[in-house]
Amino acid sequence: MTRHIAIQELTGAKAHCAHARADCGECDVRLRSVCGALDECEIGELENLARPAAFAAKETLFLEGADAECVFNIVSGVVRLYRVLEDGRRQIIGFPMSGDFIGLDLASKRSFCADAVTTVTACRFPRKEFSEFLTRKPNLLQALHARSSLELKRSRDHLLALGLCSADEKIAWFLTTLRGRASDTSGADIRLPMSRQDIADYLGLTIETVSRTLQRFARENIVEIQPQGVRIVDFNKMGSLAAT
Amino acid sequence: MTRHIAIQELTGAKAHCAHARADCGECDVRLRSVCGALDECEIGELENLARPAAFAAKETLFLEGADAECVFNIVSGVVRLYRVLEDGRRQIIGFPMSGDFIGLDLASKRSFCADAVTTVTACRFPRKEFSEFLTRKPNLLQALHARSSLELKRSRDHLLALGLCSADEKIAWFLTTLRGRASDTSGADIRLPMSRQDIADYLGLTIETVSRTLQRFARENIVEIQPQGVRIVDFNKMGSLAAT
DNA sequence: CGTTGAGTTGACCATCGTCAACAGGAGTGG
DNA sequence: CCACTCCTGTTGACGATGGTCAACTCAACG
Repeated sequence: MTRHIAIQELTGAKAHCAHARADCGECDVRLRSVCGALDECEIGELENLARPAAFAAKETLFLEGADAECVFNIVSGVVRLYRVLEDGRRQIIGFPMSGDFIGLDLASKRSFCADAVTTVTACRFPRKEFSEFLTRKPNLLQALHARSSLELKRSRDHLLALGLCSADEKIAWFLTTLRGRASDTSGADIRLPMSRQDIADYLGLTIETVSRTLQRFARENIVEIQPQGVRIVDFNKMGSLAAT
Repeated sequence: MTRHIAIQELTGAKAHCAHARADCGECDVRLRSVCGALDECEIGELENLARPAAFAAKETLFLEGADAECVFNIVSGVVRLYRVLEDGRRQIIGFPMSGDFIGLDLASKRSFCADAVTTVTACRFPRKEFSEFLTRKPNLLQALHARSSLELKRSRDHLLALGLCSADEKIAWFLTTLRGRASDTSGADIRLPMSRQDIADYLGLTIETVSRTLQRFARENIVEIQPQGVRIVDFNKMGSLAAT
C-alpha cells in the first residue's frame, strides 16, 4: 500500500519566458476558456496581466502548501494535479488540459501539487491582480464560477467512479471520459500521455491492475493498445462498462 | 455489489409552507452562509425572494434530472446528496447541513438527488430570480463562488479518502470530518443522524464493513458507541488513522 | 404479539493488492 | 558499436482486505 514519491524540486532553469507579452487575439483557447466572457476592449486589459508560460514534461508548476502567486489558464498540453499523504500514497485529482483553469479558488495557499505531464504552454496571471480585476468584471467572475461548477461536477463524477466501480469499470470510465474531453470527441483513438502509474493513482488502483486490465481488454477485443494510447474497438462493451 | 434502491416519490403533502415570509433578521445561519455577503439593505431585497421550507426526515427534496426550480440554503438538519446508477448502486456525495447551499451551479437541471436525513428547515429561492439577483450583486456572486470553492475542496478530500484509504481509515476520516463540521468543534461526541447504509454509500463500503469497523473501534477503545452517534475516546489513534 | 427495519455477527470467497521476475526501449559511457 | 543501467510496462503466484450471503437480535409500531 505504501509507496514513496520523491517530489521533484523546482528546477532553476525553467522553460517559461516571464517577460514576453501575451497575444490574446491569436489565442486558440480563448473561446473555450474563461476569457471568452470578455469583450475585445476588456480582453486588452486582461492581456496586460497575462504572461505566457511554458513547462517541460515532468516539470513542477507548484507544490501543495506553497504561496499561490499566480493562476494559470492552460493553452496546450496536460497537467496532473495531486495530493500526497505523509506515507507517500498519491491521489491524482485531475488532468487539466487545453482551456482549463488552475487556481479557481483564488486562495493564497495551494491545496494540491501540480506538474506537467507533457510539454505545457499556459497563460499565467498574478493572483492578486487577477483577483482584483475580477471584482471589476462580474461577467468574468461569472465565467469563473461556471468553470468552478464544471470542476465540481467532474470531481463528483470521479468520486462516483472511485466509490462505486470495479477495476474494469474504472478503466472503461477513464478512457470514455478522456475521449469526451479530447478536441475530436468522435474518434476511436484516445491519446494517453500519462503513465500507467498516473492512471493508477487517478483511479485508486495499482499499476499492475491497470496494466492487466488494459491487456485483457485488448485480448477481449474491446480496445487495441497503441504506442501513445489506445483505440476503442468495441464501443458497445465500453459503453456498458463505463455507464456511470 | 448490485443493490436496488426504490427512489421515494415526491409526496403530495409536503411539510413546507410555501407562502410564509422569511425573516432574515432572525436567521441564525445568516452570518455563516452566503447571505453574509449582503448588507442590511440588500438583505431586505433578498428576503423578498426567500421562502422558508421544511422537510420531514426521508422526504425527497428533488431527483436527478428534474428541473431545478429553486436553490436552497440549509438552516437546520442534515440532507444527503447522491447519485444512483441504473443497477441501483448509490453514491452519496455529501451531507449538506446548517449554512450550506444546495444548487451552487445554478444549472437548470439537477445533477444529483437530494433528500432529508433528519427534519430539515431551509430557505428556498426561485432559481431564476436568484440568478438574476446575483448579476446585480457581485459580492453575493463572490460569496457563492467562495462556497463553490469550499465544496470543491470537500469533494477532493472525499476523493482522497475513497481513492487512498482502507476501511479503517475511511471510517476514522469520516468521523473526524463530521466532528470538524459540527457547531461545537472541540467535543468528543459526534452525532450520526444518518444510517449505517448512508455511511457505507458515502465511503464506498458495505453496511457490514461499516458496522464491523465501528464495533472493532469500540472493542479497541478508540470510540464508544452511543444511541445517536459515537464518542471519541482515543484521539491519538483517531488522528493517526484519519490523517489525510 | 407479530411485523418491519436497522444493526450486528459469522462463514466464505472474489477482487485486487503485494511481491517478484522479466521484457524492451532510451540514454549513457567505454 | 556494444554493454550497461534505468525506467516503464507486463506477467505470474499468492494472500489480505473487504464484499456476499445468511442468520440473528432488538427496538419501534400497529
